[in-house]
Order: sequence, then C-alpha cells, then structure tokens
Amino acid sequence: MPVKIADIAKLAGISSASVSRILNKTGRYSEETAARVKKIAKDIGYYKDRSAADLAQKNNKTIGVIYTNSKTNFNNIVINGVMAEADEHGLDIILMATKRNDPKKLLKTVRNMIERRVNALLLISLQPTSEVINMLKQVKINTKLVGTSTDKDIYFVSSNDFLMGYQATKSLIRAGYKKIGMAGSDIMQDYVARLRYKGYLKALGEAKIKFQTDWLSPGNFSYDSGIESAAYFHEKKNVSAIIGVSDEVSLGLLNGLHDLGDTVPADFSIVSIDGTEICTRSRPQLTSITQNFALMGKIAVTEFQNNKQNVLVPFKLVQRSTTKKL
Amino acid sequence: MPVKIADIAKLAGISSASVSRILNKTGRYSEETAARVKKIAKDIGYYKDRSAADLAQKNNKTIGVIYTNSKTNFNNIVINGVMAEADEHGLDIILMATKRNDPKKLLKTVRNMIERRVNALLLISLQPTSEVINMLKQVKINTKLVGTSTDKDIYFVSSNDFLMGYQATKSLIRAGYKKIGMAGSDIMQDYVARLRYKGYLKALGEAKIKFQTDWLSPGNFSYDSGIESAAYFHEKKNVSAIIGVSDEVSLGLLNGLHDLGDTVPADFSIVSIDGTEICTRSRPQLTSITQNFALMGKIAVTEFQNNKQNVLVPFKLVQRSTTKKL
DNA sequence: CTGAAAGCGCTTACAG
DNA sequence: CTGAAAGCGCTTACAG
Repeated sequence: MPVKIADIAKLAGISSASVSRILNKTGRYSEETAARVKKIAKDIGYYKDRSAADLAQKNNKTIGVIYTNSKTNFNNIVINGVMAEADEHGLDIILMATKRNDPKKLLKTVRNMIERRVNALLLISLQPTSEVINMLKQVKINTKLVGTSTDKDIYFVSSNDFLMGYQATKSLIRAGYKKIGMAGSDIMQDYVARLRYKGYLKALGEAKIKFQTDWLSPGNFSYDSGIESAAYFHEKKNVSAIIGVSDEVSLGLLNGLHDLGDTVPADFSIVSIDGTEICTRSRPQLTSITQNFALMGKIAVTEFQNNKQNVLVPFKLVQRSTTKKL
Repeated sequence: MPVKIADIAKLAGISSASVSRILNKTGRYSEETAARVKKIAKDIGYYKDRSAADLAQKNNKTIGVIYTNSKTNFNNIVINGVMAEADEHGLDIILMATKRNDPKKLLKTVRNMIERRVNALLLISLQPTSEVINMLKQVKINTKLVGTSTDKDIYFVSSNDFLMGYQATKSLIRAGYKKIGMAGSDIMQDYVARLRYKGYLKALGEAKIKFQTDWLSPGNFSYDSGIESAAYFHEKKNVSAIIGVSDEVSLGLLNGLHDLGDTVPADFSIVSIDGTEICTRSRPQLTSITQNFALMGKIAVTEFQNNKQNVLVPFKLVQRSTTKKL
C-alpha cells in the first residue's frame, strides 16, 4: 500500500488540499509549511498516483508515441527528437512498440493509447489502416504520422518524397549517369514509393532519358530487398547507378554486390535515401539523400496542438564514396 | 468530453455496475443485455478511462520498460522479447527512453514509472545509481536489469560476462592466436568490462600466455571506441587478434583498420561480443560471441513476480569471417 | 442476474 | 493562507 497525500496531511497536521497545493506548487501556501510537507513526503517515500491525478485533472500532459520495433533504423533518431522537445515543454512521453505490418497489434496499441487518454499521438514510420484513423478521429485525438507521408486522411511530418526521388536522380544524371535503377520498394503497393518514383521519372524525363521498366527492382524497404536487388542488377547489368530507397536497402545492395564480386562505385554506383549512420559505417560509405529525422520528431511535438497541416522537412544530398562526385 | 460508462448505462436503461461487468466480462450478466451494451458502446465510441479503472482496481497489469535511446543496438531485440512475452500474459508495456549516462533523466523517468504504479520495472542495458535502486526498493517495485549484470543490490538477467570473456579468449588461443587484445571498455570503471577481462585473463593464464598491459585498449562500448582502438593497434602492432567488447566496437575496429590499410583477418582478427545483425552486415562478417537478447527479454517478464534471483542466459560462439576457424 | 453505494487518491472551486 | 467537500470515471463487495 503506497503512501498517499492523506498520510502526509495527517503527519503534518494540515489538510490534503494544502498538501496537494504544495506538492504541485499551485495556489497559495506558506513556505514554512511547504518545507515541512516536502520533508515528510520525502521521508515517507511519497509518489503521486498519476491515475488519481490524471482522473481529477482530466488532462495528463502526455503524448503517446507508437513505433515499429523492426529494423527501421531511423526510429531512434525521431524518438530522440521527440523526447528532447517534449522535455522542453514539460510533456511526458509514453512509447509503445508494435510490429510492422500487423494491423491487429497496431489497433490494440492505439486503443491502449486512447484508454490512457494521451493528449496527442505520434505514429513513427507507420501506415495506419482507415479503421485506426477513424477511431482516432472519433475520439478526437490529434494524431500525426512522422517520418512518412500518406494520402490518407491524417496529417504527417516527413520529407518531400517526390523531391527526394527527383533530386537523387537529377544529381546522378548531372554527374553523367544515364542508366539509373531504383531498388527496394513497390510502387504499386506503397504510396511513398510511388511519390519517389514519380520524382525519379520527372528527372529522367527532363534529361530526355527514356525510362526502362527493368530499371526497377521491387522490395519492402528492407535489407533483404537490397540483397535481392543486388542479385537482380548483377545479373541484368542494365544500370550504372542505383537509388536505394532506404539505408537498409542500400546496405543490402552494397553487401550483395560485394558478395557477387562487383565493385562499388566502379561497377555500380549507389545513392541511398535516409542518411542515417548506416551510411557512414559501411565501406565504402554511402552517398545519401539525408533526411532530418530529429527535426521531424521535434516538429511533431511542437505542433502537437495545432494539427492543421502537413509539414515537409528539408533534406540534403550528402556526398560520400559510393558514387562519383555528384 | 469522452463518453463514459454512465452514458452507456443511461442509453441501455441499466446501471453502470452492469455495464462495467459486461465490458470487463466479469461477474454474471445476461447475454441479451450484454449484446445490447456492447453495441451501444461501439456506436457511441466508448473507450475505458484507464486512469479511473486503474485507480479503482489498484492494479494495472502493466510493466514499465526503460531503455537508453542511444546506439546500443540490441535494445530492440530485448524489447521484442519483452513484448512477445507480455502479450502472452496479457500484460501491457509502457516504454520510456532515457539518455545513456544521464542519471538525472533516468531518475526522472523512474519516478514517472513509479507514479504510474507499474507492476514491475525492467531496465534495459542500464546501470542505475544507488539512489534509483533505493527509491525502487522503498516503493517495493520489482525491478530487473536486462542485458547487463551488476554488483549492485538489484537483480539482473544477462549473459555470464566472465564466461564470455573466457570463451572468446580460449577459442582464439585454441585456433593458434597468442597475442590477443581486448578493445572498447574500461576495466576500471565498468563492472561488466571487469568480469569479461577476468575471464580473458583466466584463459590466458591457463594457456601460459603472459598478459601484456598494452593489449588493452579502453573505451565505452561505442563505435568510436572501436575506431580509436583500431588506430591504437594499427600503431602498436602488438596483437594478432582483438576481442571487441560490443558489436559497435567491433564494427569500429573493422572500419578503422580498413581505413588504415589493414586487412581483417590477415593482419588482425576480430571476435565481437553481442552477435546482433551488425555482425552479418559487415564485410567481412564478424565472428562473434552471440548473446540471446530475445530470451533475456522473455525471461525478464516471465519472472516478473518472483524477483528472487539473477538469471544467466546461455550464449554461443558463431564463426564468421573475421577470424581463422575457431 | 442487477442495482445502489462506497471507495480508489487525487484536484479544485469555494468559502472563510 | 487553509480546509471541507465535491467530483473525476471506474470497480466491486453487498444486498436483493
């Protein structure tokens, strides 16, 4: 049985109301009694019961964060950004992890967050079903996708996927590459993939390069997709540069190509999209379109009350060693 | 204003008590009214207020998990194990992230968990100060360290660090290596490092190899420590094999050595401790002492009520390409 | 099978 | 500056 405010009140010979005010630094109270109360609280090991406090206050100042506990490597960066900003605003964070591509589990997790009455909800690199979106709308919890965009009826903070695809391709073309592949995503199934693909097509078009359908190697953004794409391009030898749609994919490409005896960037050049530390920890290091995930996390919490629009965060091209000078 | 049980009760023309029983599938009730109540609850978008429920029940069936949101790569694996097991037992998980080496922030986070009255607390790969440990003891929350051992007054589930150091060293010796370094930890400051070092010394001693103090390159388990150690050993050329105390360190070693023109395993062999996917994603792939982090997570929750002892989880040596055949 | 009522531990107008 | 009291939304003996 944990100690409660009433215990402190009794010991201090005052009312619970006063104890509450003192402990929360709210309302008026004398500093003398305050000192006494704080000492007692400390001595008997008092810790507020948040259930009771939240219930009474009807506002708990916590924002929920759900992420997929899979190999997506930038979640941690986003979460760091979220935490740093939440600290500044005196907001608590409750994290919950879910599995990628497990709508049931996500639904359950979202329900849990609703039951905990979080003030806002952030979904990191996650694509909710409309069932989830409707649920959230119904209970009027501000929700944002972070690190991914969407065409569904929900706000997001992410990079401009079209522009990243465009930029990656254009830079490659400018450096002299003519046959450019794109690896690791499924433009039929995936909205983000489609946007990037469109940017890629646009850059190709502007340079009067005729797109070949076999320049695409599909996948699900994973390392294994990269490995498979490496095998594909090694076999086909139809491109000289490849855009990996995530750092995972690009590392898979790099390793897969290496294992097949190809040299990067001599035989194939690679530019990755994401730009996490994976890029600097491979040999050669991966040239990348680098997204600002920390900023996304920060913005997601700064804007948590006014859920009025999407925000697109700037990205940049970082030259490393898997391409010629771009 | 979210809808509440009373709203459902009014709509259904019954008491709140009955609604509560139905929604929680507890006590007795007729299936007819149950069906009606469930439909109403769904229609008006009812979600239990957990604050109220927890307060009334004085038990919330949730276990708190705190981890460091830094580059420690095995946290995710542990957390996956924790989640899987928690699901089986119908336990909720609240995750919170903290910074490595930030006792203030950890204290704050632990306090937050206490206020939320978690049934048990898991600290993933974290070394709490005695202040934290005493706090937890005072409020009688079962707490376990997961993924690290300790000599402090708190239980843990981890691998046997002494044995890992011993095993890594002994395997190397058996394969013919005589000059064996250990990189990336500080045996003065760090308890885990000391245990592994003692195992290492024992294996050396058994093989009548005289330990040289310059076989040690200190660090803090990080990638950068690996890079620095690479520079050190490259310069000294005093060992032929190096034990990296974490996958991060080992990857740093590998990359650092590569950048200095050394070849692994020809010039230096490396065996890593951890065995996460980092080991299979480097070229050459890292031979490792592989810990079973998922099992640690699982065990930590299975045992969450009976906090009576430490548990040591088996590890194994996995041969890859940064050493001769061990 | 069902309801009235007390209680969980806080907070917060309100009155003094 | 302080206290008595109501209320937050649930759960759970208890009585029927």
